[in-house]
Amino acid sequence: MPKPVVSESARRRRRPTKNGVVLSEDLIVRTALRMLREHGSAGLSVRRLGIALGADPSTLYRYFAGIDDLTLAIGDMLIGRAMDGWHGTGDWRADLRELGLRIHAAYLEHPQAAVLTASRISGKSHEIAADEAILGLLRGAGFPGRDAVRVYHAFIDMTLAFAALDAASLALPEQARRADEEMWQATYARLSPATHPNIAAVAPLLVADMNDSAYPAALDMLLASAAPWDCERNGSAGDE
Amino acid sequence: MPKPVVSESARRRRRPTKNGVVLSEDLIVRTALRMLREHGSAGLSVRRLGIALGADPSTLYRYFAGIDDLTLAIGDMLIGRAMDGWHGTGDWRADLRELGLRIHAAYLEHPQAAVLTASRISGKSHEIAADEAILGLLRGAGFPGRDAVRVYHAFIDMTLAFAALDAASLALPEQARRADEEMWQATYARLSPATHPNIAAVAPLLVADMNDSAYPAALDMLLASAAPWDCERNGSAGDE
DNA sequence: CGCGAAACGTCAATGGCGTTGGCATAAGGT
DNA sequence: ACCTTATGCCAACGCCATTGACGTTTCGCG
Repeated sequence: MPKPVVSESARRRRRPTKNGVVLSEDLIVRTALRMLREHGSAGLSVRRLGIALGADPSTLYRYFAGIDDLTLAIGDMLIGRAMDGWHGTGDWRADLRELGLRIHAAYLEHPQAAVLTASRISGKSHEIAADEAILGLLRGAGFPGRDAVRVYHAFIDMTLAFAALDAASLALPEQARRADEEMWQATYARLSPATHPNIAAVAPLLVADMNDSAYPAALDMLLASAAPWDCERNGSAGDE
Repeated sequence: MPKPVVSESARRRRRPTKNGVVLSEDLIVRTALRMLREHGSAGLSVRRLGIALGADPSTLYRYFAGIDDLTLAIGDMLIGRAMDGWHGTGDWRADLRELGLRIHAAYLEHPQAAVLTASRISGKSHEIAADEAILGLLRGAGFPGRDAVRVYHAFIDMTLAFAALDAASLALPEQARRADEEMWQATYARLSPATHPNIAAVAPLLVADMNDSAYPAALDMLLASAAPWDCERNGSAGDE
């Protein structure tokens, strides 16, 4: 292994690149985020990132073991931003709702990055902090451990799953995104009532609704059915 | 445009390749699915697909405008398989549950393909058939149009979102997948009760639960809070 | 203050990728 | 049997991630 990756904290010597830029993990991740926003989710490459930083592409392998490592670091930064400045109010349901919307929003702010990271588990500090906060809310509300874990699992996976799904359509190239948005108008709204009576019956509503995220509605439905008492209501059907 | 793509139905001349293989859209898509399963989601490339088919890579551009086109065709096949042979029973809640689990399962049967396609809207026939069926169940249950659309939207997006999320972890290279699964044991289960009291309190439950899909539980919670009467219960919080 | 080790940026190269334009040929309608 | 043209093949272009060797700068230590 000719290029061992040195952890950020152990890094001591900072040698500027040819162009005078002093590198750091944080600078690299922030630059990657900017490139993703500007050039789309396929626009991030080691070569381009190197150029944007004024450094040789191979230099980045001194900081990250590969592009996958870099991806995880980007994801951790997104979760960190979601949790930044959050405080509970004491109303667990409202707090969970707020937390979910924050995470969802933080990912959608960088859709191209979210696409790459939302379905990864990083195990880094910000992710852990979020999990601790969610479990704290549920256990504080009186959910027994088993049910707290069940609701936590459904909550966090649903939030990340919607973040990934919604980010994916936002991250499409402009042309493809428009095509997708107009699909409801162009295809679904034109189906005959004879062959597709149900779609035809609600076509205008579909056109109006389908281009917004369903996450808030789904989140509310999930929270509405969660209660620290009588959890057995859903308990019998908790696995495949 | 030197290579116009001819639609499958208009295709008339079938000239075998050097190796004697007769190509077709269907054969290409099925071969692509097999390659995805065998070589992982990064293992599908035009070149390899060409080799697997015994044809020159560039030949595929006679059938699909690009790799994106091929991706959409793969997705359509997956939805088709999910709906294949489905019949309603008359119990709308049970039927929706069954339908959701079927779609989820169909995608997870080809995780590497699901990763590429689950967040795309194809607007092709199988997708439309699924949407018609879901809306039919809800309207048949007595949901007024507005609420039918709201529940439909939450249901289908949640199902596809979970399919994409769960497929993503199944599609990771074996080594990375193991690392993710052991993350709960290796990282979360070792956190100190002093700094992370809530995670520590339920750590064994987390280790046991987090490697299964939360989709069935989340689906049940969503269905539990949906009812054709008194939909205003959740209605006030239906958008951001 | 200066020396030596090694951290870190750079260079060059490898093998893969999607995609394209030109070309040869065999298939099908006539 | 012929002619058109659909269709497969070839060669090439410009990307990509990653690696190994190399040179230079930096820092801890004496």
